[in-house]
Amino acid sequence: MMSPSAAKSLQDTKATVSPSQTLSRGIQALEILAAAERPLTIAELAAALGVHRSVAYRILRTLEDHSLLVRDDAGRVQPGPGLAVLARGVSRDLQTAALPELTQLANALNMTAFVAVWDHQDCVTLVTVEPRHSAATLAQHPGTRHPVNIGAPGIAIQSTMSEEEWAARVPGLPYRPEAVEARRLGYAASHDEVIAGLSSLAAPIHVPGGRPAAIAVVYIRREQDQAAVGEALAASAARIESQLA
Amino acid sequence: MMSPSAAKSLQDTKATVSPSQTLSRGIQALEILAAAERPLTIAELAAALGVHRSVAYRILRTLEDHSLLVRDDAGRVQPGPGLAVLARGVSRDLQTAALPELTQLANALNMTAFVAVWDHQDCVTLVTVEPRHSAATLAQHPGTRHPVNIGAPGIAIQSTMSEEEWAARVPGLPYRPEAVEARRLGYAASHDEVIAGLSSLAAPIHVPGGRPAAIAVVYIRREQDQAAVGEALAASAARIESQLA
DNA sequence: ATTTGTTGTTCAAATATAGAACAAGTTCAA
DNA sequence: TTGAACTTGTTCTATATTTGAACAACAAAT
Repeated sequence: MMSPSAAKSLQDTKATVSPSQTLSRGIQALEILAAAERPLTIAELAAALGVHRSVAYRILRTLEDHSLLVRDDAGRVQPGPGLAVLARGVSRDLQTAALPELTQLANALNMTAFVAVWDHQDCVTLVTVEPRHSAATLAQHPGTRHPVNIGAPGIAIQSTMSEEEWAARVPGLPYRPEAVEARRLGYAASHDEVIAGLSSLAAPIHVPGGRPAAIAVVYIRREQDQAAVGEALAASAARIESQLA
Repeated sequence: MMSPSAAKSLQDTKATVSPSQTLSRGIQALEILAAAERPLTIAELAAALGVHRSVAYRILRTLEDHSLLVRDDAGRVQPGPGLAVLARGVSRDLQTAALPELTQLANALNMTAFVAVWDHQDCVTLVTVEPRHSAATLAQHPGTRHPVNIGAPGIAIQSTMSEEEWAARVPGLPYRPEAVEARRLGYAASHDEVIAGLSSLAAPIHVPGGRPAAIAVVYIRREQDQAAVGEALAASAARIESQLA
């Protein structure tokens, strides 16, 4: 099969070990498709996966059976609606508790409001609400992921952990002094970090039994009363937490 | 392990044949988790899957590696943020083209606006926009799925197909006469079908090379000018289609 | 017409997986 | 405390699943 040493070096190379190969490849296929900007042919996907075409073909068929993947008229594959169904279950309690708060914040402040959750080294946007008259270019789409140590939501999440806890749970990313300030204030602020020209404010949400999250707003940089908005976010976060308990 | 006849009868029992067993089981695990109202223990999930615990354990580890699943402090499993990332790629072009139209419709009409796509025998809601002052109870959440022959979006999708095509592609569900009317008008209407007390209007979106979709609004039943709203939906659908081409 | 690119199917060899058996940690109740 | 009944997590070998080559068929370029 493969010598132990060769297997080990391969393990070192790959980001994650793959306990079950077929499942891991299937998920990889979905990740590749989600990242791709256009539908892919089976051959392209097989190449991206690094597997034989017949293997990719079998995997795709299985994914297609579950609607996680659909094929267009030309036979090319792209992510399917089954993924939306699965995603519906992600932190459902948090989503439902946060939605009213998000709509209220978005319309009261005329800013895009969203909830992001901590995921390993990243921060993933879960649900967003656009203000009434939005250019829609600010849109922080659900499913967006970026490093957890940048942006106000990331700092807010960081502020829920001590420096030691952070070092242990998020190895590799430095502890930011802004997190200390955020813990004191109850909210975090950032400018031009994730997207140039945009500022964000966020308050942490402590999820009982789960990973911390954050409720945030994003807006075009301008001088204004950060404290008032930050406190509104913290109040929303508190209301959400009370619903989760 | 299993006699051929027993294997065959099992296959007959299961809804879909499973070309690759491990992958299929992994997806089934995600489906079970998404449908579950609460976090599940590994033993519960193994029972639901009908597999040995050690098998479930290995599958879960793989899913966890990809953030498709997270575990709470008690070790119970629930859907993870990676699913949101994957779902981001579902009909991305349609989502981005539809979002501005949805926000405009929602606020102009003060109704919840959403886009749904056709998936086999079902209709899956992809993206929704709530009006400004919404009770949020009307919320047609993304990821909701219901049979494709009920509700205005379903009828609108049905109206894009001839009766023969419908019979061939959606076996088992009857062809509704309302679809003919919808094709003539350019939009479909329904009352008390999916949810009692709620009405919906929808216009079909023809996706080039892909499966048809629909843009729709949902509102509490009342007398009003259906035609005006329906034509607004049809106009939105036309603008979305022009962007997709 | 030929080349190059697809998709889809079959098959034997070889691998990854299944499930039992085990160790060890909980949370109960007695 | 002790025990019972739950858990989770690990290791192991027979075996069933998967692998990847080879093939057939088709479409679109050259």
